[in-house]
Amino acid sequence: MQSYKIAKVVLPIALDKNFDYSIPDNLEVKKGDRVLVNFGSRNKVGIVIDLVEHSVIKYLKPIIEALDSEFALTQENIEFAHRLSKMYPYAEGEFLFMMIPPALKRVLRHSLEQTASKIKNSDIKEYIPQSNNIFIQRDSFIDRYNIWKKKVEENLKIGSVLICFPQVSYLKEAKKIIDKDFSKVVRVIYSQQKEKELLENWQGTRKNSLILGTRVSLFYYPADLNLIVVEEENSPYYFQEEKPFYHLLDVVRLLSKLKGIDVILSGDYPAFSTYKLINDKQTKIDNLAAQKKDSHIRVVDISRLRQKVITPVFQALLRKNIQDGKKIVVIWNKKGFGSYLSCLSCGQILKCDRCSGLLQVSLKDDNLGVCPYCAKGAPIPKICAKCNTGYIKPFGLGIEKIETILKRIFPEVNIKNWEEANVETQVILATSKILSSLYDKYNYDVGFLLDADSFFFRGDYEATFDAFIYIKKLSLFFKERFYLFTRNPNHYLFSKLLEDWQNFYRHELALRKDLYLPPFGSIVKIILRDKDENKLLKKAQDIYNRLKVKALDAYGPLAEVPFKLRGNFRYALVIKGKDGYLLRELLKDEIKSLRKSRIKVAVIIR
DNA sequence: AGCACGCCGACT
DNA sequence: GTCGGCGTGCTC
Repeated sequence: MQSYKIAKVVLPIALDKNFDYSIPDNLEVKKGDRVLVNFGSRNKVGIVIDLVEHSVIKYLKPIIEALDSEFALTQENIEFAHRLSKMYPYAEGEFLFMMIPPALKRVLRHSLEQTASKIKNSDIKEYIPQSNNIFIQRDSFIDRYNIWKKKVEENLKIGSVLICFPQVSYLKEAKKIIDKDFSKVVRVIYSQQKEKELLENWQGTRKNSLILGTRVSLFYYPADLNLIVVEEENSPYYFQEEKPFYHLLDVVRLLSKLKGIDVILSGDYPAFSTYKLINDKQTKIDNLAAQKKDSHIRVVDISRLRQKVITPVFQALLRKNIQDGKKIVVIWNKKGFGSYLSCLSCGQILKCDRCSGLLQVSLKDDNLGVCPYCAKGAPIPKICAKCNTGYIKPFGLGIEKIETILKRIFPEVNIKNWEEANVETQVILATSKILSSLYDKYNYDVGFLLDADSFFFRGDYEATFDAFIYIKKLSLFFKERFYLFTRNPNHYLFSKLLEDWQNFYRHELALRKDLYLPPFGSIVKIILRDKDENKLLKKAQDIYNRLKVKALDAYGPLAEVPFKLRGNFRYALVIKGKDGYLLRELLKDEIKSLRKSRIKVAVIIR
């Protein structure tokens, strides 16, 4: 009956290669099946990606066991993984193993109920190779959700729907709302779930399901997936820097083309790559309700003032709004980054023992120092351990210090930081963390952004775009006024913030086209990290030289910020290219050779 | 990715 | 003398 005697098997290892195994007569093996094989000195679970009659390898090991075929992947999964491996420098096998729950990377026999809906290749519809992409632009989640809810309902009648969220906390908040509207069980998929829980949810979403998930959920898509919704599609959380690195939007576009299914992108302002597609008429836009300008934004020039942050103009505006009984939020984005703990006598500054971060006083506990990069806490010693005489005191302008200063200027006013604020609080002090609170929007009258220039110090080409999105998101919190304090009032960001939002995007688009910056050209940043600083620098220089030999437009090695993170030193290399595809091809070789060395790598592709 | 093999430096 | 770091090569 079975004419194929040899199976091509991929294994969960970083190898761009598959291995041939013979199929014993008593085993039935299909494409996409999990099989147990011996590889090197140990047994591993592999996935069959093809069945053939002959092999160039002389002595083949036999497949030991065919594992539960209800967990089989489809031909389409195999094709998807294949295309992903063309797009990113990772092997087909690595992507295939991202499509099954981690529990299934090990042998897992008969321990599960047989309830998983069995999917056969024949279940996959013949799709018309066409998909509609639309960007739905509204200010709040609720407004957007009310628009695409109907589409979700319609598509659930014919198959599954996946809704992607940037973070688990956001997903959970949204689930409360979605649960009420749908009689169907809503399943969630994200990587921080317990192995067993993820496996159950994966099993429960093989057919006819409504799935809410983070970026990983896309790889676990069911065969009958009919619609993908990406909520808050401009979120930086959709990019994964650690291997295998990918951008969710790229993977969504690939899958929607492969399956011929529709995509709804949902957000307040589009990601830049999405705007390019809108501009090229490849993605539609629904922005009927979003044509308003943010006429409540006020740009305040503080370039000529001697005071750095607590300027007289800020004090005057704050006083007036307090007197008018307004609900106010003051945003100082340098959570901790502006302050440090130092010895009064010898001047020693407390640093994180694993990062180049300076310890900050914890918002929750005055006796605790916290690293701004790795969040590791350590008790603050009362007496300096170095000189044994001086006292350790906080210096600089953290959000805590601003709170102290404002309380001194306005002793009669209820001023609290974001974490401790309640209904009676009139002036709330916050960092950019407030952006992750979903429901508190629109409850404040007036906002003050004390440093609207913090993005400019980054100096990369995306800094202005990120600043634009950041300020626009913040501006949604305030009904009446949003004051931005800047020392660069003539920067085009500030004039464009007051105009129709598309003016800013068009301006950026023209700028990037001239300079061959993404999405017109491509930029790749490779961040290398290792515990041995000298070895790392040497390695980074080696790679730089190799890139130069390949005639690539490379820069570096540059010290990455923070230079030291969780015990590792970090150097970055930046490569520019007009042809993104070619750049990725060349990068593939480099990433592969980097794997051999023990140096860890993160890659950012734009 | 693991793991074995093999080469060179520095230590009880 | 040996232990061990790490560069290289292989796994059907």
